Amino acid sequence: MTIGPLSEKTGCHIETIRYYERIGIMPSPPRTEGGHRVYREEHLKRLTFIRRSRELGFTLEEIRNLLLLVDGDDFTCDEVKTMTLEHADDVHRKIADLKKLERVLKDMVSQCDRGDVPDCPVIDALFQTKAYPSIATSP
Amino acid sequence: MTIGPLSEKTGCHIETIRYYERIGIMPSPPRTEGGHRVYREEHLKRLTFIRRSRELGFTLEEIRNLLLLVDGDDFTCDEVKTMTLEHADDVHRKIADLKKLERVLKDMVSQCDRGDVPDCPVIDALFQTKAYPSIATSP
DNA sequence: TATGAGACCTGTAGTTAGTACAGGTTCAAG
DNA sequence: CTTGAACCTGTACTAACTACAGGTCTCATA
Repeated sequence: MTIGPLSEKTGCHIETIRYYERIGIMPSPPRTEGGHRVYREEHLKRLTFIRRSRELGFTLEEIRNLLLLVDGDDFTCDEVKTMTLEHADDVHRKIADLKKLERVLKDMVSQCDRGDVPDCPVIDALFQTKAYPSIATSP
Repeated sequence: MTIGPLSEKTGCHIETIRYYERIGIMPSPPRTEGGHRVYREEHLKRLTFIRRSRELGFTLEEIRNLLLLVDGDDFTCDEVKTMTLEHADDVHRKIADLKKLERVLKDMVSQCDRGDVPDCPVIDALFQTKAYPSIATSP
């Protein structure tokens, strides 16, 4: 299987696959005489794993660690569980932050029902230093 | 006021202020003989606006547009309202996505209560292509 | 066997919103 | 006048890719 089919099967862009190889989370596959990459089932499995983990919001660094565990195949379920729980906590915090944010935005908007008056409560609010409790914007 | 005090008052790193100047969302302030930047009240207001908008998750591009409206001072409340609502929608979608994510992560974890068995349901799940409905991970 | 389209290759630069230096200059207090 | 803090410019780095440019390989068809 060349890189094109692998890309199709995983939904991962060709450039991204090459990128993953460059940063070392995908192994360098064997090549044809002419230098084209040739992949096998194991590559498909690994890329699926990476892709799926990315979808679940794991960083490449976290995935690198997960793969170390998998590759070492002496990992314990506990280690993986811990990582996943930490990640779930992150997600939880992010949700909380975004909810606060949504609240503030909606509050601001709810103040402006004056049509096309040039005096805008949203803009006014943005010029205020501390109109609302400060919000930690997660990356 | 030099850049240090401005930084303290706004909570914006010095480097970030210079960065904002470089990309043109803060104006180049006058300088001392020796080249140090000298700011006035108007700069403080503008930077506060930028900072506050960032906290609310507006991108610099969106802030650039907000500032165009403010600078033109012929903006209508409606334009601002529209932008803010669009942004609020974004935030809303992001929350929905993250909630799905959290659910999947928790589900995965809930399957693994087997202590330190090397066979891990989380890892298994990650190797599955479509174990769960696909999730749009927002940036 | 020749050919040509399409798939592939490498390498570099750009994206966002900053942060982190190195190495040099200026300012202000004593 | 000295000295240490604050400031300056310029460059490189971060994450996780994406988007080329310019060249090469493959393989089905004529």
